[in-house]
Amino acid sequence: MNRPRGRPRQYDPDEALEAAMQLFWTQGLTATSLDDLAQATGMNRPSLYNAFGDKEMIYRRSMARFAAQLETEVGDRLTDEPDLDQSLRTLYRAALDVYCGGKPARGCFAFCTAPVEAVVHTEVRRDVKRLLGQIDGMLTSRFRRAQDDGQFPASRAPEAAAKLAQAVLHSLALRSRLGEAKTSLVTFADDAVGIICGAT
Amino acid sequence: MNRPRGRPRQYDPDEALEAAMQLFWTQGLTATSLDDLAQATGMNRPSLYNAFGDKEMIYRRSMARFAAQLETEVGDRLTDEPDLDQSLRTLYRAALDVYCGGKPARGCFAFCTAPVEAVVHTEVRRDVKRLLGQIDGMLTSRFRRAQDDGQFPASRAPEAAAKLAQAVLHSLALRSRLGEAKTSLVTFADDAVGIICGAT
DNA sequence: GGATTTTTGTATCGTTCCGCATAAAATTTG
DNA sequence: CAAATTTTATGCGGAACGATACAAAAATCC
Repeated sequence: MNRPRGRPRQYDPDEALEAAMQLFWTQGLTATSLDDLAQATGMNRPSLYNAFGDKEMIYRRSMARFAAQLETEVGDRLTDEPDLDQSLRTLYRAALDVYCGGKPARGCFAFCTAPVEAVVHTEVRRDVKRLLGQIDGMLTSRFRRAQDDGQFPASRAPEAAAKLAQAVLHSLALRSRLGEAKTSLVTFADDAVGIICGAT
Repeated sequence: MNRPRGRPRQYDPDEALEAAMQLFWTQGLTATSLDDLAQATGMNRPSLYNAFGDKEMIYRRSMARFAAQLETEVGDRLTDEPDLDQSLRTLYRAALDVYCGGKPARGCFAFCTAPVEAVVHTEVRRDVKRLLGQIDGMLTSRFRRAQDDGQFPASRAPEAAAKLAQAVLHSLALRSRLGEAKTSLVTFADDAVGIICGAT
């Protein structure tokens, strides 16, 4: 048969992890209890343990889910759009859609809530660090490609521009979590692109 | 007499708040217990309540202490140094001294640990937002002054440059808390200043 | 239908948490 | 020395916490 051996699950692991992620995203690791998670996912605590491990593992899986989405989002915007400026602008807009998507806006899971845990929990730190490295790499490649296309001065270091471009992402994450209006953040992002890519 | 009426305090409020701040800075609000605070400050819980209020108030006072130091640090660097580039560079170096000052480095109290609480605790959000606004203002004035001195092109918006300059601060805070080497962060900051202030 | 396997539901264990209540200690005032 | 005042010290009480133990339930396999 196709179905596995024992009693069938009553939950969808993907939906459950999504619900857990939403909760961690809003409250952070320590402020979210297993009861909260059980209620949000519709599972009971033993099922949570069986499915995802202990609380910290649920948190790490939640962040991995978030990071994967953010990473593909960033990557797609950078590769699909041929114009450098435009690719960065749509990238920031896409990020802001995520960051400002809730009521209230919760900013970035990885940049706003995970850093607190990063000092004590070494694995969380590694996870966030890996994400930053990935984004650095993707942005660097994008600036290199723009240099080849003559859209970005060859005199500038692509690595430096990439880090500055990610700094804007960090700032958008923070400011959106603090409740700044999305419209004001969009203009900030557009202005930043102008400066980074070499306006007069 | 000079001394107040009853039994004299056995703790120094300033030292106690400093110890509490160090703890919150490392662990965040929720992961820090009143027992932790009592042990770190040398006070017992009733004295903590009497002196600073409940846990959230201790946290807010701790962050106010941190924010005041950061704010004067930023302000001093911007006003003392006449050259725009140099003022930003020393500003970032001073921030990195704070962010990387512990073992392990803990980044920024306000930018790395407070944002988690900002969604649920409205007062914390207001506190962080006020700090960001202050820094925005100081940086904007600095760019305006640089325009008057002919060090910054009049064609560029000082507000946009200020937000981008603060974005670098946010990124330095995050990356230092994740354990990135201080030397690499210094070069990132220097490169960013070059781009923001208009290198070729 | 019985054995096996996996999930579910309930209940509980020991710990930790925050906040406060109460009494002892230390100082000034009269 | 006695009264008044403020801080310290101990401890408690109810709630919430993370994690697990255990039996009932629901499916497949033989």
